[in-house]
Amino acid sequence: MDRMVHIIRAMTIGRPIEFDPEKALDAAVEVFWCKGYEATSMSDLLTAMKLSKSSLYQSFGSKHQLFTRCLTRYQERFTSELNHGLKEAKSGRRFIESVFQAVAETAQQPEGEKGCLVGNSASELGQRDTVFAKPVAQGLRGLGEVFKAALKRAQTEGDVSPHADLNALASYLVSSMTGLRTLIKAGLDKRAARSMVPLILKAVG
Amino acid sequence: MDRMVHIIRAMTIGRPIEFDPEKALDAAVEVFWCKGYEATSMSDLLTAMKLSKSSLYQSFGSKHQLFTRCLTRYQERFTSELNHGLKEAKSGRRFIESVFQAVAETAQQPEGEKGCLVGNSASELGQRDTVFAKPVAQGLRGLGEVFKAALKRAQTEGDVSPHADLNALASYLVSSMTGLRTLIKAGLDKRAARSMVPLILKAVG
DNA sequence: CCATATATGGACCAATTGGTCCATATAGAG
DNA sequence: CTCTATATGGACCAATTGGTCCATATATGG
Repeated sequence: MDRMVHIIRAMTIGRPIEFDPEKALDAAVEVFWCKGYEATSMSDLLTAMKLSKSSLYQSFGSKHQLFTRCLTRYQERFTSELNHGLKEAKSGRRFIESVFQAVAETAQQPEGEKGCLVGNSASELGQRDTVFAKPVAQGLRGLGEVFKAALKRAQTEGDVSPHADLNALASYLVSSMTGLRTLIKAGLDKRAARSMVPLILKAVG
Repeated sequence: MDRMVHIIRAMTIGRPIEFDPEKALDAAVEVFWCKGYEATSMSDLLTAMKLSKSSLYQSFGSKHQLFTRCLTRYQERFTSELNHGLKEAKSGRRFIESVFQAVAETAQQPEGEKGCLVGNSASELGQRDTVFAKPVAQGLRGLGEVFKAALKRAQTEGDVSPHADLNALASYLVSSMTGLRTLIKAGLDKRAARSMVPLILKAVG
């Protein structure tokens, strides 16, 4: 039998998968998001993803690989949602404001306790492991790009100076977002969180 | 023998300690700072602190307790250093600026990779464990108080509006610090880090 | 119905985890 | 020198870690 045919057949025949890989991945995202990389055990993942060890290792390779897939999945979801929000927004500036306001509202709520998976991972893993560093950096860059797009739009709408350094501003917003979500994760109260939003926005113009 | 006398004697006689507890604690701080709580094993600590398991458990109780002591020690060092810097500074505003500038300079340097132990812990442990939440919150509060003092001084010096909400501003600066250090930990380049400082300062006035 | 090829459950693994315990070392007080 | 009280080294521990492997289940193509 021809090798190519063999490979194609190999993907179609055999016992079919019994779980939804996307759902399973989402469950894994949730666990890593809540507990962080190190504190999450394979046993935690097995329970949350509701599949057997064999299936997990067969489908996702290792904890390491699963985590990086979770990171990119989280980031894709996150940024696509933001991009959608930007399209719908009345103005670039208003979009940025609303994003931070929405985050501030998560203070003292279950959702707020989780922080941001990308930010959490940046903090936990830093650049210690190059394999992790790449998707983390990519996640931060992705968020920065959304902000940059919003800033560009705000620039055309006259809310941001045409001389502003958009890259610096975008990084600043990513940093502000990371900081705010970290403080909220640590228990910052809602009043304080809300009061920070206008201060953060000052730099935008 | 009287119980009180017994207790007092118990502190003075017996085989004397062979290591410097402060040095050992500093070594532990360093490890937790670099690796985070979960990723640090007792074995890592034993090596870094250069003492036997018995001595470690005898003197510090458990990983848990050791960590909280490290957190408070780190925070005390950190804030006392900052307070000293504030005293020496030409102005409150200049002090704040210099703190952020100094942090920006750690970008792409070994020191920058570590981030901030308090911020790292806030991100890693959140409020999951109440025992950890307290010292973490205390660490963040301590940093906020330093900033608040600087802002108060800046207010008397005319650099900050007398109507400004100093608590909100202080929280904002803590958040900005946390965010900046996290991005630096994730590998932000020095140029970008530097360019963020004036943006952060805009909110101060 | 049989062959093929994958999915799954669960036994199994060495290594490591945080932590305990005991025998021994070693100082000061009397 | 002896007694007391602490320090230390290291054996030991159960539990958990991430990961492998194999026997079995189950679908499709022929």
